[in-house]
Amino acid sequence: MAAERTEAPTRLAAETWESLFRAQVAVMRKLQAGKAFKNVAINEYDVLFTLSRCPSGWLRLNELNDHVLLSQSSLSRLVERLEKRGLVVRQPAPDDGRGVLLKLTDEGAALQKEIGREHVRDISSLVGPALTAAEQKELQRLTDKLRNSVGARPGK
Amino acid sequence: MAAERTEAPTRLAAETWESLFRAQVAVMRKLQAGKAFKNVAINEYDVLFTLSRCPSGWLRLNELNDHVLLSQSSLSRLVERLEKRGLVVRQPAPDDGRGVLLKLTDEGAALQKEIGREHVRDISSLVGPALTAAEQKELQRLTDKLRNSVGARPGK
DNA sequence: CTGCGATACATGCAAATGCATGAAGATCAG
DNA sequence: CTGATCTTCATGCATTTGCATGTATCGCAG
Repeated sequence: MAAERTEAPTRLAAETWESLFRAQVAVMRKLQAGKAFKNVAINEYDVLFTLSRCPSGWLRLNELNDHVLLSQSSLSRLVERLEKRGLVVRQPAPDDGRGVLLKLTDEGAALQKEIGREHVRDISSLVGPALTAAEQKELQRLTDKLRNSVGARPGK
Repeated sequence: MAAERTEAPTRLAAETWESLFRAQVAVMRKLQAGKAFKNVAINEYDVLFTLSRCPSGWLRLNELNDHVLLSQSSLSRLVERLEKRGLVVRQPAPDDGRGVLLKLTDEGAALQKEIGREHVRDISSLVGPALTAAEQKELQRLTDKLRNSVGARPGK
């Protein structure tokens, strides 16, 4: 019947998301327990990591916000804390008086590298044994595709 | 050189996790904005949902905790709030004096269904257009495999 | 049975988060 | 140029979260 043709895809999408979400929870739970995040919260590391990947070194606060699962106000205060700890520096954006640019300090970059190494080891020990190299590549392709599609969408 | 043979798999695992995590963030960001979560936080819904899937209806608090990305104390208080709102009921576990069993009330079950419908629609509109049915199935298979492997692991 | 360590859940308290709002700059129609 | 509106970031305040700890129960060695 007609209902089936519209129900089934919906159900499949929901189950797919459920699986993706649970896998993320399971992995994240293990990662958070690792000693890599003893002194730096996961969201804080995420900011340091994102800054470390930024070619120019400087990144707008609002661009950072797209990347991280945090409200704008929470990110504002998170960055404030990182600045107090001497891990990042703020600078008014030259071309936009409202904007704020962020950059890692040397200390922040060093800390990111150190935690990053530990973090990558933990990830590898979780993901490596779970999936073959080919499966990992395929998983990467699919999640990239999903993210691009969702990100590109106008959003509500 | 030898280094490459050990570096490459580590790098692949890290990139795979990165992609998975970012996709989760991107989708979650959209879902949270949906009106489905105007009155019930995502973690609260997750608890209601998990209870709704439980065959016996009753679930131990500690089992619930494995499923959700929350500390034990936070879950304890979250459940306390749900109970105050009349969405769940607590009961001492019959076979273990320390344990607490949880069950949805009729009102809780009804609310879960209502939010769930909305939620599933949102998911479908995000995931559906992003991946073909075959890709969704494959993504589901890979994330299930990852979760099973990670969950089965003794943990640190 | 007794005592010791482990497990399950609750609670005090400090820290982090989100919502609503505010302030300041940008953008644009007229 | 001017005023209305939007964007960007910061801040007050209530809620939520996590860590450390407390209490009660369980399981087990002796």
